[in-house]
This record gives sequence, C-alpha cells and structure tokens, in this order.
Amino acid sequence: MPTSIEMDLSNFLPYLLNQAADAQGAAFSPTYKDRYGMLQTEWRILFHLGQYGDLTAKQICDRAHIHKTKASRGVSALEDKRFVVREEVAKDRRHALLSLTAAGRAAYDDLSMAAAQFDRKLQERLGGDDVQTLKRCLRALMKNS
Amino acid sequence: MPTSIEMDLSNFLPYLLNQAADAQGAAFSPTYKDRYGMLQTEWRILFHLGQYGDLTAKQICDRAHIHKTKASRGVSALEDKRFVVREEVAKDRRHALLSLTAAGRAAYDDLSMAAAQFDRKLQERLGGDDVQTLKRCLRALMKNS
DNA sequence: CAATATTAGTTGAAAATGTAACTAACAAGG
DNA sequence: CCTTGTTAGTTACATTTTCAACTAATATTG
Repeated sequence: MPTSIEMDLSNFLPYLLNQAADAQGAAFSPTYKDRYGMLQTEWRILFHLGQYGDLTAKQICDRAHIHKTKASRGVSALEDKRFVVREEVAKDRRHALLSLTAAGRAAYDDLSMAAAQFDRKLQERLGGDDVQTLKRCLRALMKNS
Repeated sequence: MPTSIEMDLSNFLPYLLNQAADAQGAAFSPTYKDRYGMLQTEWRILFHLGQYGDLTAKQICDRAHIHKTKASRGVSALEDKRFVVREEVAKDRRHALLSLTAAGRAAYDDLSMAAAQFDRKLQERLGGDDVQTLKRCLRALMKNS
C-alpha cells in the first residue's frame, strides 16, 4: 500500500524540469554533437562568444553558470577544433580574451540557425501564450530563490 | 560586431530549461544528499518505489527514463544502504521485484515530505495560474516531439 | 526440442564531471 | 618593495556517467 498523500512525483517541479530539460536537450544535442563533435559546454561557450562578442572565460562562467574547470576544458576543446583563439590582455595577463575564428563563426552561424528553428518548432507545439508564460517562469526559476 | 539576429540565447528553450532544472535541482539535492548520502538516481528510484509500490528495475527505467546501467548501480547503492531489497520473481527469474525496507520507507516519507514543502514554496513564488501552465508545458516537453 | 532471438540486468573500460589543490598575476597595506 | 590576499585559470584525482560487451533466463521458430 503506497502512501502517496504527501507528494506526487509527476507534480514535483524539479523532476518535471529535469525530465523536460533532458528530453529537449537530447533532442537538440545531435545538432552540435554530430556536426561538430561538440559537448554541451563547448556549444554553450561558442554560443556566448558568437552572441556577445569577445569575452574572457570568467565572463562566460558568470553569464552561463558554468564552473571554471568545465569552462577551461571547453575552451581548450574549442581551441583544438580551431574555433576559438585566445589573446592575452596586456594590462592584466591573467585574463585572456576569447574570440571566434572564421571557422568558429561559421559553426556558430550554422548552429544558431538550427537552434532558432528548433525553438520555433517548440513554440508552435506549445502555442505562443503558453510559451511566454513558460519562459517567464523558467527565467524566474533560473535565479535560485 | 556580434550577429544576434538569428537567435537569442536567453530565449532558447533548451537552454532555459536546463538552467532552471540545474538551479532547482541544486536547490533540492542537499535534501537527499546530506541526509542520506544519495545520488539523484537513487532518490528517484526510492521515490518511484515509495509512490508506486514494488516494481522491477525495468519498470522504473521505463517510467523515469533512467538508463538501465544507471538504475542497476542505483539499486545496488540502495541495497547497500538497506533501503531496498530485491526478491526474485518465480515465474520469470530474470526480473526481480524491488521493495522498500522499513528504513527505506522512512527515508521516503521524510524526503517526500521535504519535496512537497519545496514544491509548495515554488508554487507560492510563481503563483498558482502560472504553475498550472508551467507544469502542463513541462509535461508536454517531457514526451519528446 | 534444438537453434536463434529477445529481454533483464550486470560489468569493465572510457569519457565526462566535480572537488580541491595549485600556479601565476595582480592588488593592497605596511 | 615585501608580505598577505585575491583573482583567473589550470591540473590532478576521485566520483559519476556512458558505451559496449557480456551473462543468464525466457521466448520463438523451424
């Protein structure tokens, strides 16, 4: 006799969030994985650089909530793929400004196009009003408490 | 000059989902991690057994979209903690029915209570109407396409 | 009922992640 | 300047996850 008064798993928000994120992440990941052999972190770094221009690793970490070790490895992988180059900042040699190469820019353009298309399909599936509410809620939930 | 016509990261649903799931997952995980040393998969298995009664590993995998190797290791860990016992099914000895021990049931009760409370706080933060919409959207997004 | 295919679950190795300790560069106070 | 503290980023190591191969049990087919 299961006691299920307290909580219903299918109503537990962290669970729903996680399942939805997994499902959609799995649906999109082949795009960057198969085309460019990227990991999620690499794709995220590439996206930030493509969208916001040159940044240091620290800035990317802060914006995208990526841990610095993960970012460090992601940047190295992108350098190996010749998608990113780093340039030391003269006045503070701890930082290095990251920027996209031509190849990196091409990959970004390709992937951001695919991402936009992916998003449009989701919007169609859910309907515009719901998507607005959904995104507003998700933005609120990103910022913890 | 960044080109950001195509796509805005802060509007890309897989990204928002992932960030929100990470943030809320990180907010809740100390509950099972600190109290019982559980990993997320273990907590999820425990939850399924507590809520839906005795199940085989396969049934849990199917319901919770957990890969069988992850589930196998999660079940072993729960056995080590004496939260779960397995009983062979006579008519098909490949399966094993998993069930909670008294200690497992106690942990489940404790955690499901905490989960319910966590969820109530989120509902308060977001407001009832939005939560309804949010959950409906997330359920739709869980089932891929 | 023997041969083959499926299914549930496990195991080992490789890949990825997280944690902590580390280096190198700068900053600030004495 | 010289100690002490902070910051950006890397590296080493332990934990976790993923992938592929495997075992054991049952189902299916000729």
